[in-house]
Parts: sequence; structure tokens; C-alpha cells
Amino acid sequence: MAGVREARKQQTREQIAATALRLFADRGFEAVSVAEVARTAGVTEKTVFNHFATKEDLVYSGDQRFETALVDAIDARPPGTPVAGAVGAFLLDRYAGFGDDPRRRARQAVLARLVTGSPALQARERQLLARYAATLREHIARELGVDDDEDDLRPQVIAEALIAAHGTVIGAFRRATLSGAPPEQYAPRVLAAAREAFGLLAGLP
Amino acid sequence: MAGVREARKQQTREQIAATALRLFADRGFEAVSVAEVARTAGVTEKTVFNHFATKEDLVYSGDQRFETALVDAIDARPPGTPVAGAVGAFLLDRYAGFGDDPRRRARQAVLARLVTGSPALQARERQLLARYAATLREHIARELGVDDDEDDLRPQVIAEALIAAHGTVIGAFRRATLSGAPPEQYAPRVLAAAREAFGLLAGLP
DNA sequence: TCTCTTGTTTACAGTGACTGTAACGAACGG
DNA sequence: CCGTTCGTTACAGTCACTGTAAACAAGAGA
Repeated sequence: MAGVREARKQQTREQIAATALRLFADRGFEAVSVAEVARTAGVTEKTVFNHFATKEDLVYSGDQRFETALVDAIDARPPGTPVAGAVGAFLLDRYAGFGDDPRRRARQAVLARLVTGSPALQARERQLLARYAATLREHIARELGVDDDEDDLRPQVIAEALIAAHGTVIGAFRRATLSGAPPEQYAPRVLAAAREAFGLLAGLP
Repeated sequence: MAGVREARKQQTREQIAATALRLFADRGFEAVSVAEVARTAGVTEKTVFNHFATKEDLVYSGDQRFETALVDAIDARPPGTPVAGAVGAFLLDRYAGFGDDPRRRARQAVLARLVTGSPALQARERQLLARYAATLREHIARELGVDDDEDDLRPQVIAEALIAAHGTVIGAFRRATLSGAPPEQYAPRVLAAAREAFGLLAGLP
């Protein structure tokens, strides 16, 4: 099971994703066709779609991690802590570490430019956020002792409000990143704004 | 300017939209191609795209009305009332009138089936909600005396939370509609849930 | 080592949403 | 009555994405 085959496959996948991100960064998401990504990566177009269901997935190939981290944070919260509070703390902690790693920060900058320039990627992002919210809802429903799929909308509203705040903060960081200002300057400001934003929702759970 | 031309154009547009909705209702959104809509409506595919930018727009052709109603409700609120409260009241009032008109209710049922069955339409709906939220944000920012485009994220978070609650309620009505139960039965329950949901956000502005 | 199976990639053909352009014809304005 | 405007058509093309069968290399078993 320690396969040469699996390794090759993974390698192909990463090769494709890396090529795609480079091309997109150079010329924009819409201006590069999947065919060109495939050609540049040295594979067939079909192979690209065997690895990535949509063109947008080429950009959001590492999204699974965030959701698992979020769920882990919820499951690891000290007993008695409300889910909403744990989520807020988790997110704020994550923002605080924004751009510690320069490589990561560079990647964020590229992503910021891509997403702000592409409606398709924005749609994809909304879809991701909606998925996070759905996951969150289940956890909150459990905590509140609400039978999910019942007529109580509070879990979903709380979940969506938290995720909306998250999306808003992400957007703020993006705008700040694109402004060209040095991160040391804007990071504290945005972080303070994020704290304030989540403070609004503190009374929720 | 009282044109025969404009009338014809409008007629063509409505003819296309009606045909499309009928076909979609019969066989599902994805199963009907734009080419077929055009053929059935007696026009060219290009004409369809001259009137509707995307296939999804064929379903959401009457969306503008909601946004203007929302804005009107905000502008018409009694002085001193917070925007968030006015919006909540406006939405709750709207839900209360849900399905008064049988024709409207039938249309809602069709839409419910279409949207729950089509990821593309769900994406479109998220986009619409995001636009509403953006509009709301501007109004809330003005009320709070916040320079929009500044580092204060509260207006956007409040706006998105309200719109998220709206989306949640819509979804609840959809699920109830699709359950096949009579509206007299589920409407009060969902309405109560909606009140509770907006009650959560009452402390916001 | 030989062989049979399994899984990844390719070649190829096709669908469907959407765009651009030039031409046609009917309503408009004078 | 005539030139212009504008909605529609005909046509050709791009691009994301799918299905299928064949090529080929890796894994498992004898």
C-alpha cells in the first residue's frame, strides 16, 4: 500500500496545482484556460479534471485544513465554554498569527489579488463559507440540545453570523494586503476591528 | 418614446422567462438547455442571452424588487429606529404575508424545488444575498456614522448577520413547503422560529 | 519471472454555457 | 418618404466539463 503509484499521483496533482497558481498569478484567473494549465504542466486536460473537479478547485486545493482545524477547536474547548465563544477565540487567534510566515503571506497576497479579480472565485468562496457554517450549525445545535432538522433556527443563525464575521475579517485583511501597506502597520488595526466585530456577537450562544 | 419596439422587447423577455420556468419546473434546471428554452420560446439562443446574462437569471428575473423594497423600508423607518430593527421588522412582516396569494405560493413551491435541486441556483442565491448585505452595510454604516471603507467592520457584520437570518428563514419556508404539509400548519411555526431568530440579533445595532 | 489485475493517464469525441460579429428587417424620427 | 436606430438572427468560435475506450505502468499472486 506504500505505493509508488500513489506518490506519482500526488506529485502530478501538486505539479498541476503549482503550475496553475503560477499562471493565474501572472495573468489572472479568467485569462488562463484549463487547457493551458494542462499543457504547461505537461498533462492532458482530462487529467487536470481527474484531480480537480472544477477550475476553481485549482486555487482552493488546500481548503480542507481550515474546516478540520475549526472542528478540532470546537471539540477541544474547555467544558462549559459555549461553541460560539470557542469559535470566536479560535478565529481571532488565527488572525493574530496572520502572515507570520513570509511564504504564507506571499501566498495570501496572490490569493487576495486573484479572488478580488474573479467573480467565479468569490462564488467559490461563498460556497466554502456556507459549508463551514453548516458544520458549525451541527455543533451548535448539539450544544443547545436542539434536534437538528427541527424548527429551531437559532443554531443556523448563530453559525452563519459567526462565519459571516469570519468572511468579513478575511475581506478586511485582503483589502489591507492589497493596499500595499506594510503588514506591521495594518495587522494590529484589522485585528482590533476583528475583535470588535466578534465582540458584537459575543452575546449569542 | 411610447414604443411599440419596447413593448415587443418586453414581451419577448417575458415569453422567454415564462417558457424557461415552465420547462425547468417540468424537468429540472440542469436538464433543460438554454438552446431548448430558446427553441421552445421561438427565438434564437443569442436572443435569450441578450435578455438574460446567465441561465440562472432566467429563474431570478424578478429579484430587483426585493432589494428596492428593503431599501424603501429602511428609508421609511420612523426616526430614531435603528436600521437593524427596521430590517428585522420588514422581513418578519414579509414572512407573515407568505403565501397569501395562491399564485405566488405556487411559484414559491416551484422555486423551492428548483433551488434545492440545483447547486448553480444555490450559488446564484448566495450571490444575491451578498448583494443585499452590501446594500444594507452602506445604510448601517451611515447610521452608525462610520466612514464606509474604513477599518470598522461592525456595519458589515451586522448586515451579514441580518441577511444570514433572512436566508435561514427562507430556507425554513422552503423545507416546509417541500414537506407537503398545508401552509396553515407550518406557517405559524416557521414564523415563530423566524421571530426567535431575529430576536437573537435584536441587540445588534 | 510470468501473468493477471488494478489504477492513472491519454486520445478523442461531444455537450452546453456564453461571446463576438455581421447582416436583416422592422419601428422610429424627421 | 428616407435615413437611422435597435432588436433579432445566422454563424462561427471559445472554454469548462463529461464519457469512453485504449495504452501503459505498478501491484499482487503463482
